[in-house]
Amino acid sequence: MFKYEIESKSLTPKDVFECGQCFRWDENDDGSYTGVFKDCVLTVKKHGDKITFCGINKEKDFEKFKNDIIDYFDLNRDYETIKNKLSKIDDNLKKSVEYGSGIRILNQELFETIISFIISANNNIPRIKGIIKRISENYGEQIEFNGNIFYTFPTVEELSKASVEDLRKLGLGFRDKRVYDTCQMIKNKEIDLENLSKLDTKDLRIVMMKFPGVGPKVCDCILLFSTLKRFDVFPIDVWVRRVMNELYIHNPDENKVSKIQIQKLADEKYGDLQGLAQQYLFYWERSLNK
DNA sequence: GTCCAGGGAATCA
DNA sequence: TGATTCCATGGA
Repeated sequence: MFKYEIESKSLTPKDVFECGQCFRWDENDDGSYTGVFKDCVLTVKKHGDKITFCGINKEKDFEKFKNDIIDYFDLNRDYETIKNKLSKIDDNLKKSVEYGSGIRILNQELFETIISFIISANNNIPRIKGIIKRISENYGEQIEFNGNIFYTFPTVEELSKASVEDLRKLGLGFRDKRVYDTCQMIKNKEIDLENLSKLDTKDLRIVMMKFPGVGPKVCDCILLFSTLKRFDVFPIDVWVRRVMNELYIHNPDENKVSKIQIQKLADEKYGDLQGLAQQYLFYWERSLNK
């Protein structure tokens, strides 16, 4: 087992793993979190300003393990400066940043993020987590950690072996065909995921939405939460619409607030940091409704 | 039984 | 273009 320790004021496991960006991390009794990313199993624990990462990877290579953690948690980015900038925009955003002060936007594997957010459509987070867990158990590879078996998220080659019926049995519902077709498109290099990172955000959105099941909202989540790492997008779901209406628009019927109106507000107020603003607001609004 | 969930696609006006 | 409807599933 490897152990890697850092000091950080701007990383709180609970905020990182429960702000809605990821679906593969579960809380332990002591408040730490255990999950799988790439080929690593990891337990993340915070004590004071110290963060301890304990885990293992398939190659049992510590240098790779360490570098994967630095990359996944985006540890070279200065979140204190970002939070200060956002807090100056207005008091509402300042409150949400204070509430979610330990959030970091993860660099998640692109294929896993695409599939995960296609599954997220008209779904709830506990059920999304269950589906992704079953997909990994059936099509991923085993890794043993602390005497327990964990499963990596499958590669394109592994998951594209699943038929629509196979996926339906795992509980995907109407999203089964969308996941199947998307896997085939990626496997056949109809869209080559390797070539996407050089595109600007506008062109990237056009390409990403060619995948079945990827509309504007799912697309923006993929761009924000994956290694594509675009902060100039603003995923609008029911929670974000609700919080934007409560804070700025004040329409008595939030269902009548248009996405165009919300997007315009986000562009004006948050600019190039709108993706981060969205995540602090989403996490904050959900906490108020629990 | 009804409503809702990190929506998208098909259909209709 | 813009608004409605349908889509599986499980928990509240």
